[in-house]
Amino acid sequence: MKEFMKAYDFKKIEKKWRERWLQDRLYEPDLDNPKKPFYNLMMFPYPSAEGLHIGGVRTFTGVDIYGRFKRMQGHDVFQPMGLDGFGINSENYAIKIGEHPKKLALRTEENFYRQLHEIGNAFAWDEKLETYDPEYYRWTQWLFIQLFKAGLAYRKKASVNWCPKCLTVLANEQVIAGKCERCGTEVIQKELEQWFFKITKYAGRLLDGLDHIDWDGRITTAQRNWIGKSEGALITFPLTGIPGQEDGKHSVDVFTTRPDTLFGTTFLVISPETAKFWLDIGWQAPDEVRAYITKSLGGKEEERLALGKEKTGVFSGIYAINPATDKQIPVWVADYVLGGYGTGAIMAVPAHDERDFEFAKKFELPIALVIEPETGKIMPDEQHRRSIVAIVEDPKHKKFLTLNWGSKLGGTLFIGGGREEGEDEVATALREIQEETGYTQLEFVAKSELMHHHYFAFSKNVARNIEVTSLYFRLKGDERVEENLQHDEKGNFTIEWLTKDEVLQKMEDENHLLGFRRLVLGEIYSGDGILTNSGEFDGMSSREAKWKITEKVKGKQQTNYRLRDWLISRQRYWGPPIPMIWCDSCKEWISEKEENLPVLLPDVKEFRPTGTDKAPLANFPEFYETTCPKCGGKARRETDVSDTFLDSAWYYLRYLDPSNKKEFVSESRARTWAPVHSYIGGAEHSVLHLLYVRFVSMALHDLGFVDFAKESGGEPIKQFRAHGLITKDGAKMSKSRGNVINPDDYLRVYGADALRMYLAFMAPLTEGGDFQDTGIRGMVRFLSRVWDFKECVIDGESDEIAERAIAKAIKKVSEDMESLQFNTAISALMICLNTFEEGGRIVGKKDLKDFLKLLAPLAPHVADELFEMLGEKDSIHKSMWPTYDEALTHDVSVKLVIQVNGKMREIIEVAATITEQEMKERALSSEQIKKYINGQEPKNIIIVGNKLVNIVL
RNA sequence: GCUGGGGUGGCGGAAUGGCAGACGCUCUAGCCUUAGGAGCUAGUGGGAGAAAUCCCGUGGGAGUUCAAGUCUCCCCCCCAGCACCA
Repeated sequence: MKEFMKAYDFKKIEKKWRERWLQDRLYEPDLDNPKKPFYNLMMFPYPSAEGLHIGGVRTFTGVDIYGRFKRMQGHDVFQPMGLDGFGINSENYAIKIGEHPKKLALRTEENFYRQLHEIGNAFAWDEKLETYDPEYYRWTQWLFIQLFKAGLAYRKKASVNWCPKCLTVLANEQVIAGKCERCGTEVIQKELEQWFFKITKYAGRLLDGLDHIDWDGRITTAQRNWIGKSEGALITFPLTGIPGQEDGKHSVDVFTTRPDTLFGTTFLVISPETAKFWLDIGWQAPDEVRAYITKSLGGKEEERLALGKEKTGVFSGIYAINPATDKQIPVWVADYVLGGYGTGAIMAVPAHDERDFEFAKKFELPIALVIEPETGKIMPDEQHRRSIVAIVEDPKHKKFLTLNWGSKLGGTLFIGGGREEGEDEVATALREIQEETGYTQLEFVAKSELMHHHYFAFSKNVARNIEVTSLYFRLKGDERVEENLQHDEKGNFTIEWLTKDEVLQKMEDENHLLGFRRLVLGEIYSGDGILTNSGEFDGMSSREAKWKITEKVKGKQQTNYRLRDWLISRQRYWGPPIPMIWCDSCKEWISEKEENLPVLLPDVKEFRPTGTDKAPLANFPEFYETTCPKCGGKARRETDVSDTFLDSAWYYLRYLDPSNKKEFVSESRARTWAPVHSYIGGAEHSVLHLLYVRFVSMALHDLGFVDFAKESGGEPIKQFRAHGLITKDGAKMSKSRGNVINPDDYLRVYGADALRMYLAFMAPLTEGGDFQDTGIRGMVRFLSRVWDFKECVIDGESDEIAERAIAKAIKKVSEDMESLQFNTAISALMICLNTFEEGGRIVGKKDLKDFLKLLAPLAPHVADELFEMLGEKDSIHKSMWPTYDEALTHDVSVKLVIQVNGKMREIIEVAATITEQEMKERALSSEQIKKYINGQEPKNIIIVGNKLVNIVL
């Protein structure tokens, strides 16, 4: 990288101030007695060997800018930093370079802390922590034990995700589209006994809590999706035809969100997992059924769930009784039904569920229609009335008539049809309308342009003076619809002209014609509607029928969640050993005594994963051989370690008191500082870390270990914002692309202040941006101009223009800092400096100092240096954020925009105090405007504030 | 497919319904300089014109409004999350 102009020696200055800040302990708040605590948290990085990523630098400095702003507003800002050093990422790299993870960690730690120091952030270094420090993970283990004692940690054998490359099990949250979140390898299913956290117990609270916290919408949406709440019913189907079993002795429960379609249930489907369970308890299934079960359970999850895969299944030989119809229906086994959700069995309603329909078609199972779509309904609000208002279906002929009308102008007019050759008919209709109405601007839109709809359309651009308020006509001349439609003696289309009310009436009348063309076409209707073929429930709406039918068949209302329990154990080395002990005599799992924590991770040579379902520690008897904490007999330690996401699920609490040997957190500090006021990090953690951290906090809250955020049930973080992604030349940075930015290079050449400014200027923090070398030079220029400007100030007062410029800047920067819009804050500073530098401006020292204060969060080193050069003794970061006089933010003279018919025609400079009357006069007397008015009498003159006059002719 | 978030110059991005493109980068011309990879000045959405000035422009189509990047409806495209969850 080339050297670049610089007005000052940033290397010297930046070093000087960083040292002084540390020496003065400027960024260490009083954790016990803060006046206005503000916990400014950023996601701690995992220390990769490559060092800090430029995206990390941007986020950290962005958070720092916000924190420095808050500090100058009088808050006691706590901004700690640490390293999330445990985990597979670090371990894999250690394996790759053949170095022990612990040794590697110490090396990368040093490099990371150096870089974090050099970006000039106001970190509270006294409270730094590393998750691999035994003093830290002792409490991670302690946390595990508390959850175990509370029944929130348990062991079970289950089909779990296994990454064949990372050689460990994974939590559901770590499987992205069937692939390992870390390495992208396809995940397979293994039947293993593992440790789980009962996060599902908190599903409802995790969902409801989202309404009480101020979090980025992307995250709350992702979490809502992930938790996946469904409200439905549990319905019991008695079974018949089981060999050797009395009819009705056994039954199967299904979960459905559509009990209103129960009358349409023509078969049941159970998952292979459920079928396997039945086999295990003695079901004598036919051979082909056994074969199918074995086959589908052996396959990869990915293959089984592949979209578009043809459905497979087999008839079980068993029947069930539909409790609504009392009819006997077959029970099938098919792998499109998931074992892990609901009851592992479904009621199939082929007429109203796409998957069931597909299955029924393939195996020729009966289909019963029980829901009629509610069509022809007029949408209530005025805006909707102006576009499409109805799609009316013709039951017998699979036709749509789509109606549309709008305002007095008529809007868009649609005409129904259902086949390509109908275009001729439309053309005829078009011609007729043109003849009848004289509208020549009717536009024909071909069917192919209306991808998803089986209708043709015109848009009508009619003249404004037409009085017709609505149009209605029908397509004629198609023998398939002939019988329902009138036509004239020539057999052509008849066009009926109706008022809006008449159209409404007609549509009401036609509702009885609505039907089910979709079934025949291979489409099904899965929405809500009106019940039919459902006995006493006919004519009822779906919504109403749902619970009435559930009640009738003695079903039970139930809420299901898609969220699964958090699989916490990992068959790896570089993590906290799970502090559990299996005692052969007691025949149970017992937690390690708390006074024996931490269970130290031994320094073993062979730390690589074994590739079996046993962790590396299982090869070290000196580790796992122990005594039972209960009976004192011989016992065996758990050799798995816990998921790295457990380490990060509570670190914000440990920061408050990282050297506490008695408690995992000081309770009083937690009450003072939590919930975290502001948290900023990556959106990629939306259903990983950010869900776990909430769960753990809620559990700690319920167990009485922390005592904050009672009103939200223990939500740990008030505000969360996700930062954007930085690209280089439009592409994601990656080693393989060779477009990775190393922050060190830029720190060396341009300095921390310029780099910080540039990263902040790129885009709002919550959005991404593209890193450009040239962009950073703009920041160097700007800072150099600020540097040089110190020579230009006087001891006295600024002139009025300069005074107004700084007042405006203070206002704008204050607002933008709060909303993390650092890009526009910097822009406001540039505008202010541009004004200061104008020829003839007089700028007082005081105003330059205020300017430096605005700059201080962004470029903390040079701001402090200049502040000192202007005679200040104390650091600028201890000073109070400047205030401004609102009156000064308004200009004395303003630019008045004069429009004619909404088009800008002239701008004149007027006094800000101008009255409406004067504005009108000035506008009408302008020579330029007179040209446009051309002697006409204005119909209307619109005046907006003191900035705009619009003359309407 | 579902749920969010987007689509504005050559680029990053600005715009409480009221001058679209702030601020910066890039580029062009000129100045300064032994030199320029520094700095300074001016210009930089497209089209027409010698110029004043005019026309067109915020993914596409309609609508509301005196006035739409902004509000409403339909469509297209991109990004993220979920995805056979009954």
